[in-house]
Amino acid sequence: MISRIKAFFNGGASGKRRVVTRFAPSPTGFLHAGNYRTAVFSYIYAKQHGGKFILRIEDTDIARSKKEYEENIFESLEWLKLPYDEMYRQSERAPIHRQYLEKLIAEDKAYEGEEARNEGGGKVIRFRNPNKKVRFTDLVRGEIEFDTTDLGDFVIAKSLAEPIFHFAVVVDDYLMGITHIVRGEDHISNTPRQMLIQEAIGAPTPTYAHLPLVLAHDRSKLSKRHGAESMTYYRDAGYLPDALLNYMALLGWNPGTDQEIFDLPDLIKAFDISKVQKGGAIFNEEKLRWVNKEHLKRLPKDALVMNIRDRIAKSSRAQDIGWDVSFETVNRIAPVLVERIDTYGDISKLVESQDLDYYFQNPIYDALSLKWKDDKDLTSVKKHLTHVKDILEKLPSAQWDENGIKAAIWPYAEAEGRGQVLWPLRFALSGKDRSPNPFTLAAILGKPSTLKRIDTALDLCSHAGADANP
RNA sequence: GGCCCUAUCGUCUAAUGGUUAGGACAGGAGCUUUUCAAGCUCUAAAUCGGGGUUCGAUUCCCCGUAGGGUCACCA
Repeated sequence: MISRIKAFFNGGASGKRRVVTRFAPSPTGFLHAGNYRTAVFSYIYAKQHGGKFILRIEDTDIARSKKEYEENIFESLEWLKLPYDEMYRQSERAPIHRQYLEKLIAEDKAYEGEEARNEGGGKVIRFRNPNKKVRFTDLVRGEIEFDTTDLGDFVIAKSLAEPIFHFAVVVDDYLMGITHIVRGEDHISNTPRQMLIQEAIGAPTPTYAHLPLVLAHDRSKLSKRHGAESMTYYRDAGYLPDALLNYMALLGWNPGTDQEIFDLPDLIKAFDISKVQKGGAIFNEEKLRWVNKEHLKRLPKDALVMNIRDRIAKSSRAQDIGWDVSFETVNRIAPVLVERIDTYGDISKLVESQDLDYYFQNPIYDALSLKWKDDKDLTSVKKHLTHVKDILEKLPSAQWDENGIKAAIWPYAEAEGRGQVLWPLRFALSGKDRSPNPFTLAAILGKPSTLKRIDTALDLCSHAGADANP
């Protein structure tokens, strides 16, 4: 029976074995950057060797495993575009584990211990430790040796039906034909006892690659309880999956060149597990933001516009006021927006701080804000706006773009003082102390709106002038 | 505490016996057609300590020190 199962999973006994890696998270918490980085390296290693990548949900601890966490793992991997070739749920494999358990007991390599440590628990199954030295060559760390004597006869199952981690992992890795185990450094001290079990069930020892840990700011291990956000958090914060992939690949590895921006095919080509760092690395969101912006800049325009449009349209401000967030409008403002954001989440911030209002509605402001620096009154504002309006009215529609508008106004602004002319114009269009330049704004707004906003400013000036008697 | 792992700017890292110890993010200064943003230029910032080996150590060895991981009927 056991050999039949084995043959099925291995595809028979052939010489060269195809590389098979696995990602084996336990559904006891959401998927975070530490888990994800392991998955990425494991996936890339498999794919660059033409191999297979398996997802195995390690849910043998029924008390702590939660369906919602399992969902979170699937959801995250899907968003991150990390496809697995096969998926298993460890809890569903208990009958298989039982056979190996029985076999070990029959061979006296394991035994039912009489004493239970916790109250209420029955007998447990312990491994008969041969007490020897084990050695393995880790792909990132080199030779590692352990003396297993201090492990004692460790527990491998609570009962025949309930194997625990070490045992289930070894049996599953064996049956699934895992050739390379890429996992976190926190598993390094689990390796010797798993190697002992491998030997007992007649399984070959796979090649190990223990990755350095992803660290929180205090240099301790990143975990769901300490310093880590879920990967879905980054999705909701408006990060690009490709940026996460890129950034995480750079945490603990580098190509040895100055290249920092990669896509998946690049990584599969360039990645070299032997160049993986040995020390842990702190997860730095600032750098992630930068990587994200670089990816944002490389995005196809339509995809970018669509995503930005969604962000704006679903904001409460856009909905409350009833902005018309059309593809055409967003298409025009996307270039200026992308310069001002690192993530799509920043769009939401811009909306909330009302820095996008002027693209969708007429600005409201105080007339005196139109004044440039220490101008005494609005006389020069009126003069310049009137003149600029005149220039723009005469500008043919065909030339109504950023360069055309600038070319038309620039000589006048040069002659009269740039700030004197440009500040009132920009303010008339945006109603904000800070905004893109007036040429860009006018181009985005279009001729009718631009002229209308200048008229409004001029009106405001007249009224303010009347009120402003000393 | 036992066992194991690690150690270059604040952070991510390059340089494996010979470099002015390089790059990136973040920081500072400046430039660029009004503000903001972007961009560009410049700048500050590191080999944990002590012994060896060597003509010469970031690099090799040893000892410290520091940090981390792990020591479950969790994974």
